[in-house]
Amino acid sequence: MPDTFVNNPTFYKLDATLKRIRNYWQKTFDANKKDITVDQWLLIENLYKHNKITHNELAKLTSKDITTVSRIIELLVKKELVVREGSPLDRRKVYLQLTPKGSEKYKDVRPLVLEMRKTGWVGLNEGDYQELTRILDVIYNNIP
Amino acid sequence: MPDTFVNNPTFYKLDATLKRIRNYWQKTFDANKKDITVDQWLLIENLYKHNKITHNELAKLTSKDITTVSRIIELLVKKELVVREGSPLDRRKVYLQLTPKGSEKYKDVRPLVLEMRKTGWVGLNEGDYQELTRILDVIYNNIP
DNA sequence: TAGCAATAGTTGTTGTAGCAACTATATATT
DNA sequence: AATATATAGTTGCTACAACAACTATTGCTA
Repeated sequence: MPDTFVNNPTFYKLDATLKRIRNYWQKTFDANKKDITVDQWLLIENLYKHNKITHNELAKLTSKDITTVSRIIELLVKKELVVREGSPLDRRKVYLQLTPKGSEKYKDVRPLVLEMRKTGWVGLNEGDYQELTRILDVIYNNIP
Repeated sequence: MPDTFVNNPTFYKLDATLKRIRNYWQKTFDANKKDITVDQWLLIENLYKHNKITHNELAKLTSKDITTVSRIIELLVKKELVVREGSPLDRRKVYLQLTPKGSEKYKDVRPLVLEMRKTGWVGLNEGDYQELTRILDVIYNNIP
């Protein structure tokens, strides 16, 4: 194990990069008056792609705590972008769905997100993407 | 620009990896009764390496908002790990320093951190480290 | 030098992260 | 069927993130 791994704090770099991206996204949302936060967007994106899922499933998809999902959904319900619907088969479960307004929001915001993703990758190629993915996956799976 | 960059959400992976690391660190701190959070550790680590710096400088070093630093320091002061000392030359400035207890905390926790860093890098080599660093740097600098 | 801009830091507020404790419902065991 | 256990979700609490507004200094400039 080379010294690099011990002395060079990758954590800082990951954290700094993520914060920078998050900040950029939020400022872009704000500048375009999308009235939404980054994490609210992440949930909407997943609800669009997986119609009618539960809090738990959404939590797994987004790597969020179920309590956090529950609270963000609360805000999205207040904004009338999401509806909760209890399952008649299992009365513990609550299915989540975008409202028409929620789907519109998704379509409205998505082009911005695509642009921002492109911005991040300027100067990098397909191989870089795969490298990053590979390394992050290894690290992720190394953690007990 | 290959399609990959638009359709594959790197953000999720970065976020998931970072959360996993943070969680692992926190649980390890707790299991070893270090009575400290991950971000409190990050500040202590930087204060150990850069003696007598201001809130602002510490914020830049850690990619944290100065308000966030101010509040975390408040907690560290309460724990008697850090002292604030006003600058006589520029009365707006406040210098931060680890107390002896703070330095002890650093030395006490550091071995755990080294172990955890190693754990993350199992199965990866020096080249992987440099690749990760390079790619994250490019992304970071791409963000306006 | 008076006035204004810049800098350092704090406080208020909203939102996200995660643990613990709780309710309610479903499933398994006997 | 009665009890125990597991699962889905909410609420309370502490901590971090970031913007806005504020105080208190310092530096700049007309």
